[in-house]
Amino acid sequence: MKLYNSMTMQKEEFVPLVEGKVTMYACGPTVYDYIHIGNARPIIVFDALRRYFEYRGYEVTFVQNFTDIDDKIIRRANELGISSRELAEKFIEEYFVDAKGLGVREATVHPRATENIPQIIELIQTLMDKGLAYESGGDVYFRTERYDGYGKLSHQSLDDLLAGARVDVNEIKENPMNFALWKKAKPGEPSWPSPWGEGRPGWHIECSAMSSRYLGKTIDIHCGGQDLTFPHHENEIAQSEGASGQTFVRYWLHNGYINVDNRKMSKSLGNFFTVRDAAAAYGYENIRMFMLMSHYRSPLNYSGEALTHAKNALERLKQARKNLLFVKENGREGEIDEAGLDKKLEVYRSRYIEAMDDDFNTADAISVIFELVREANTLVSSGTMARREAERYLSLFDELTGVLGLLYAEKDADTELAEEVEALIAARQAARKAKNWAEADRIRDKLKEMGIILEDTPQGVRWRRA
RNA sequence: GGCGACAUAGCCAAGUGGUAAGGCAAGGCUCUGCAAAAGCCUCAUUCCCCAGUUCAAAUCUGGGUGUCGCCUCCA
Repeated sequence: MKLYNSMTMQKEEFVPLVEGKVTMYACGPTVYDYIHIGNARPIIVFDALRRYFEYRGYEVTFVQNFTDIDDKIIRRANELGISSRELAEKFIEEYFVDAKGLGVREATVHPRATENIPQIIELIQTLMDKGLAYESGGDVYFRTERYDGYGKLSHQSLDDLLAGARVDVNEIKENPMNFALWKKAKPGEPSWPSPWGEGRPGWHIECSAMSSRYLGKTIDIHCGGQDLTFPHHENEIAQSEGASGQTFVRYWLHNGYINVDNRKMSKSLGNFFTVRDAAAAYGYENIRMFMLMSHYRSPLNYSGEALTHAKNALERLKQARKNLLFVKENGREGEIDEAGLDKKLEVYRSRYIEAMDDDFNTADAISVIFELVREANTLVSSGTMARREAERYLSLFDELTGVLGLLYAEKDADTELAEEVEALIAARQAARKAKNWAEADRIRDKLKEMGIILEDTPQGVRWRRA
């Protein structure tokens, strides 16, 4: 399995630190608002990557944090007249609503910055002891010029970074590129006691502290959006490696942006759409399909049209699954050539794995699923497919779509309507038998108004939601 | 100024040396009481442009053009 490592800027064979196990850390959201579509990309993509590792037999420990204390949270909480903690709690809950909707499994651990203050303070102290950090007026800063690997992830020298720096000149900092590890509390702000006085952690230090606490000093994979490469991930490396003297992360994975009209979707540009709103308009599972239909490192343009395409594509998969399910239950009895079918299905499986092994190419993998679907549909429509055959195709279909977490919203409460629908279908069948086409069509239209579409097949009448 | 990414059909999107996957949309046909679903057929002699390497290039090299991103909080 090959993965593109942002550190080396090339695809590398993935070899975990401990055989059979994978440790992954993903930078999670700052919980001051609903997540937007741009935030959803890494959440979906790396959830799918985690599932794929498990599919390939790895035991995965996946950590995703919540940044539950920072400037934006404090400001927002003040605007709303509630505490930072209340605000964070609310949006952590809302995060899980969206994540669940998107078919994203909970991480092994979801640590929060505010629950790791002792670990953060200890790490800062270690950096101070090593001369890599200094206290100044109640703040603590990291000395970037004392860590000679600074810039290795973003492939920039400290001088180059300085030359382009747009950071405000800060009297307190020894060097403009230095960044805060600990921020002195202003009046009324939430704070924690520390050797440097009351304050709160800077943003970058929490990930270093939590990654180390839950996954160890060296982890296999650290992932996140491309915009975190600098400064966030660069700073994490400086903190973690500066403190431990060991490699922090073995594979850095960064997903591409979601664009709107070819511009990066971001809060500052104001061109963002929340997952909540997009889901209301297009459905959660179609958002997931949309994300996985392209390669995770490519930029991806968000539009209603694109979401509709994804919805239609997913609809084809859903329909194919129903077709197979129907044949599995209603098809002809009889023996099939199991060995021959094994061989045929194995070709699809191996092509799928080959695509996924090549830097997690979900777009290519999905195209393999569509080819499987075409073959299955052809057999279904020929009317010769045996129950056992349908069962085998269905099993592989579920296996391959399951790895990507597609089609998860399928089994909803169709049963509520079922009785009423079945009764109307029976009435329509009677009308059809009597060749009372007007009445038959009237019932069909009535069902259509209820959002039910009928399909007359040689094996009987089937219905589905529109 | 430094660093980086991308450019493939009407749209989306794979493909990194061997003669253009897949999806959406569109048109035709088959099946059907009518539909729906499904299948079949059609839909890029060509991959931003120019030059080069090669038996062979969308893929490699050089040079252009265009778009975007990071260097400030951002997934």
